Amino acid sequence: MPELPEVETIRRIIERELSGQHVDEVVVRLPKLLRNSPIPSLDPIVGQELVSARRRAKVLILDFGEDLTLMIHLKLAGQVAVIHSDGRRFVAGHPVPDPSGPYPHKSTHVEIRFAADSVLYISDLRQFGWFRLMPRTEVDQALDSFKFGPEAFGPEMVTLDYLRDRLIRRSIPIKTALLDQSVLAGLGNIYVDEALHRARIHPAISANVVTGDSLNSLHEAIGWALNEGVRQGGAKIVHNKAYPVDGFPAVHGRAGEPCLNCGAEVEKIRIGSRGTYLCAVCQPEPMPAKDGNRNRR
DNA sequence: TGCGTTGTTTCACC
DNA sequence: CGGTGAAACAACGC
Repeated sequence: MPELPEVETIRRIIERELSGQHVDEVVVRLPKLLRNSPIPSLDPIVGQELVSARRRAKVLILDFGEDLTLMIHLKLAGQVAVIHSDGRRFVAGHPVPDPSGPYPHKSTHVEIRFAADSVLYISDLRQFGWFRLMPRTEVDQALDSFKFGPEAFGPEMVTLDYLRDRLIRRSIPIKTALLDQSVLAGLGNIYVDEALHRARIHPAISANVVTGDSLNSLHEAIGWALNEGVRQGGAKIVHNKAYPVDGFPAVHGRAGEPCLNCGAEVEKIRIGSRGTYLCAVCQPEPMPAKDGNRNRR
C-alpha cells in the first residue's frame, strides 16, 4: 500500500520518464474518484506539458503547463504504471494488478496518454484514492487544508527538537502520535512499525515518555526506515504479508515469523485500531508504574 | 461471509 | 474546552 516511499518512488518514475512530454489524451473510467475536485474533469490537461512531479507527505502533485496542477492520493491500493511505446515499463505502488500483466486493467481508472505514445496508468483496487485538478494558484491553500506537519523524509525532514515538542505533551501511544500527519507528515502503518522496531521502542508506550536517547534513536530510525523503503522502491507487501528484502521489513506483515533482528516470534497486536507488528524481545514493554514503586521514596 | 485495510471525519466522554 | 478513543466511511478480495 502506497506510503511515503512508494509515492516518492512513483514521483521519481514520473519525473524521469514523463516530464517535458505533452498530454495527448486522458481517459477517466471512474469519474467518482475526482471527489471534491475543484475542476471536475481532467480534460483541461490535454495539450499541456507535464512540467514537474512533486510530493508532500503521501500526496502526489503533478504540474501541467503554466497553471494546472493535479493532486493524487493513492490511499491504500493505488498503483501507477508508466509504459512506453517500446514496451519498457515502470510500476510502483500496490502490487495488484500484476505489474507485469496487461494494462489497462479492470481497476485502472485513469489513463493519461502522452504525445510520444508513453502512457501513465493509475489503478486503485480499493477505489479509496482521489484526484483533484485545480489552478496552480490554489495548490498552497489545498495543501494547508491538510494540516500537515513537517515532512518525515527528505531534505525538509522534521527535526529532533520539533518532534520532542510535539510528543512531550501527549499521552497517546507513541505509534498513534507518529501516525498523526499533523505531527509529522508521511509516516504510515508499515514504516512506523519498522521505525519503532529499529529504535527498540514498544509501540504502545505513552508518547511523552519517549525522551533522551530513546527519542534520538526514534528520530534516526524514522529517517532510516523511510530511506530504506525508498531505496527498495517500496516495501514488498502482498495481501498483508511481507516479503522482506535485505532484512526489511523486519516485523511489519510478519506475524508468527522470526524477528529478523533476534529471531523471536513477531507478534501482532492492535493499537489505535491499527494492526501493529512488533518483536517483544527487541521492543520490551516498560515495567508499568506500580503503586508500591511510586510510593517508595 | 465477515474481516481487514487507510486516512479522514465525527461523536461521546471526561 | 481539548485530549482521547472509537466508530463510520469509502470498496474490494479472500
